[in-house]
Amino acid sequence: MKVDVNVFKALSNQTRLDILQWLKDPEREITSVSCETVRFMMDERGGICVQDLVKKAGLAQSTVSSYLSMMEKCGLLISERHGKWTYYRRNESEILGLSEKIKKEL
Amino acid sequence: MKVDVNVFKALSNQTRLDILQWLKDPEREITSVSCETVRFMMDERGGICVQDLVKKAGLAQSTVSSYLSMMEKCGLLISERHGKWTYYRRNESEILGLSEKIKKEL
DNA sequence: TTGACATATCGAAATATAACGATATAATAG
DNA sequence: CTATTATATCGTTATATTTCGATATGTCAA
Repeated sequence: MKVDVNVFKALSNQTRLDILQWLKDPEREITSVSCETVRFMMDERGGICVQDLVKKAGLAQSTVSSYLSMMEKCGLLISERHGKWTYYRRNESEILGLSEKIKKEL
Repeated sequence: MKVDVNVFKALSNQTRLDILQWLKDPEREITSVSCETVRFMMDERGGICVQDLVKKAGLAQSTVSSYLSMMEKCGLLISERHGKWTYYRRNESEILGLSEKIKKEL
């Protein structure tokens, strides 16, 4: 399988790169009530809701939402909706796969 | 060390991604006299001159030249000038390093 | 030194991305 | 059902990238 340019497009923006980092350790990076909620709701998978990422990023809600959707579309993130909230978390296997692809095919 | 967004910017373009692929096996991809020259001159390191990449890419010389310079600046390529020609080749250790960085830090 | 060729750089026009506010959609609480 | 809250989508404007042609720089051969 060829390396997909869209993954690199998603990664070619500092905020989106930051989001990926923040999602690595949500408990450290995000300190809000909804983080508690998510830990309960998503069975320790560590997702973060859009609001929390909006606060952290300091950009408009619409901007962050479309960033997240774009990162999900190219496989970097996984989203799960629970009631009003959409929780986003890293797609670790996809990220590891990217590392492998770069080593083998780039 | 943090992951640098500029490497992803360099990779977020299909032509630049292609160039990286072509440079993987110059003898297969590029069939021109200057390829012979480079093999002799660069001691089997397999660089390709700008002209050959211009032909292959089908874009203006100025476009390809600036792509190459950009990819060199962010560490993906190495250039070496021999007379009139500038030969570009992959910076394999940097590319491997990127793969590692993604696995560990992204 | 001059001419020819390879590459690099510059300036401009077309296209894409970034980012916003407004609005639409979805879900819950009352 | 309605108001409220969370997220997604749309339309717009500012900025960045793409790509070109023209030109500058560097190198070699005559």
